[in-house]
Amino acid sequence: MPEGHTIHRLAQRVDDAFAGDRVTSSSPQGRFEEGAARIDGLTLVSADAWGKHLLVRFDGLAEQVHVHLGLFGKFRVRKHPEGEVPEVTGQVRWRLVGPAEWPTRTGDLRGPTACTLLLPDEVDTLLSRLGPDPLRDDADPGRAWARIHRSRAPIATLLMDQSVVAGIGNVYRAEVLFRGGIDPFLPGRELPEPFWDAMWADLIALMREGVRKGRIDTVHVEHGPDVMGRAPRRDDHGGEVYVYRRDGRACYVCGDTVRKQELAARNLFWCPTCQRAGTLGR
DNA sequence: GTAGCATGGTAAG
DNA sequence: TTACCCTGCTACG
Repeated sequence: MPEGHTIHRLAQRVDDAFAGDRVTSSSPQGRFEEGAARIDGLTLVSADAWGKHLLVRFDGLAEQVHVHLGLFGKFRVRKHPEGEVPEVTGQVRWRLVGPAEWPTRTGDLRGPTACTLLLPDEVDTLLSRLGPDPLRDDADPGRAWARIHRSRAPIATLLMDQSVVAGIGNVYRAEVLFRGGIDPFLPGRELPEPFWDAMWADLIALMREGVRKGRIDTVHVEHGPDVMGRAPRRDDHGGEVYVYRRDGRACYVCGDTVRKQELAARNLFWCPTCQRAGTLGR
């Protein structure tokens, strides 16, 4: 389930499990053999998340490991009884094993889009392509606003563009637009700035909750004070999202049918009644 | 069993 | 815009 919250949670887990420890590093599947071998025996310094990208540093190595999970990737960090390391099952691109003392930790990376070593300038290039990440304290939402403010592209397209905002995926996009009552097709340049400010604040709240819980639940996250002036009612339907993949079913708030449409090769979900351009600023 | 789809992104055309 | 890469789940037969 890799949107930004997954990667931030993962960075924390990798940090907790391995930071400061000498690790064994291998590529059982073979496609990261050379890189894994260079890391083998080094001390893991830290793991950091930038949007959907994970960067891992090792002591004495200029390069950082760059991991991107893509749509299917998984990075499982586990604890085992002292000295016990489970056999590799299936395709594991990169395996990390911590010291033998209890509990022995392992990390298994499967199916990533990217797992490579990046030189410092390559890391700079990667990070320079990313917009502000709502989960990072150093993020500047003004950078995203500058892009949105002068774009004719639909706000729904802009939110998925990692160079505008880093870390948002299809679920958070649909949900934050719903919670803001914003028509997904509204051109970025027509979005009033206070709405962007409120949307950014809501993204921080939603994604922090995602990191805490390890899953996306947008229904049970409190709206900020007067978020865009039209916070939807909380519902007691037990659902965890308002519109994502709920097409054809009744909107929890107004009862209208949730819709789905392909936009830039991704499915977009929204409620045509709760999210109308004409209701902006209501 | 297996087709189809998915919370992502890139490269080619 | 399309093809493609990666895995795992569901729906359907």
